[in-house]
Amino acid sequence: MTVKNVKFKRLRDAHTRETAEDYVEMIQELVTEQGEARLTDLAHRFGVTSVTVHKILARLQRENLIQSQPYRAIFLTDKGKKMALQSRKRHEIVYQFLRSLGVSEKIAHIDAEGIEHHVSSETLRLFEKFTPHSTKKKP
Amino acid sequence: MTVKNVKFKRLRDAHTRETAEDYVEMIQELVTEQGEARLTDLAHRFGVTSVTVHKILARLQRENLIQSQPYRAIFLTDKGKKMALQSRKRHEIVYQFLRSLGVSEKIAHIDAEGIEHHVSSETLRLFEKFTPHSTKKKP
DNA sequence: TTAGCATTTTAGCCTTGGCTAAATTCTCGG
DNA sequence: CCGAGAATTTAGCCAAGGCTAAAATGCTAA
Repeated sequence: MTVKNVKFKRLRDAHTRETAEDYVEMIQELVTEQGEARLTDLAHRFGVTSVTVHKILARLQRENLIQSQPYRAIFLTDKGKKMALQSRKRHEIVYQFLRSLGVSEKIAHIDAEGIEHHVSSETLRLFEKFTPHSTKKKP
Repeated sequence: MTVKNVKFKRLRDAHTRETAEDYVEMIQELVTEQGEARLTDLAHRFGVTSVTVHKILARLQRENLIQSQPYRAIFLTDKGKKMALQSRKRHEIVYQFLRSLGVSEKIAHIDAEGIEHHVSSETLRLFEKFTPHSTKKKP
């Protein structure tokens, strides 16, 4: 590998960034829903063991995205909140765009989760542009 | 984790399947371009070391996707060719769809690579449906 | 209050996909 | 034909994200 490939180095971190985004998004969701996010809730939602969640949370804390005391609930730091907000926005844009194409709710949810980490801001803007947004909420 | 979560087990393999798809796609491309795919070419294209490629190729061979003799070029098995074809198709559909939205060539290439592994067949069909295909090739 | 269940943490294992260093094999020009 | 440089392979390291088993802690109902 020559110096030219420094730009590719980021690719390696892509997966861990996705994990971080998924987790902060879910933590925010849980905090909104139930006031706090517990490790066990995360394990259930992601379908992995609590041990796996524990290790990922250790990394997120190391990266200053979450904050928590031993045996206590998990909360987002400001940095974590910022990431969660951006993530949720992207997710929502992708989801609504897919829905507007006619993708079913269930599949749109699944695909949006997969796609959201891989759309550039250019593409995202175009997704938004081509999503007819209803001015009314459903009754 | 209860029995209920067996269905989630597949998610864990998602990343390795993506890698496999990227590699068979690239190998097919190289074979088309130059008659054979060499380990070094793959390393250059993916921006990783030859050692990394070597390990990934060992796995792909274990999974019967590629076939090669030591120190020799790499070729796809029938199974590998099938996967490469499907991958390329999906890639092309996503790419053309993004282009039709107005995404620039460069970004469409990057985003298509990220997105292609995460679109269901339902979404893919709708991408196709909403891509106006030109009946003429460029002159 | 405390016993027992639930939750969290720790220890230790695995695979994937990164890396460097070094050994091996191939290939081509002289 | 052979030696040097290129390509490939092997050995050994690391982090991430999976797992089970078991220990530590928290919490609640009797």
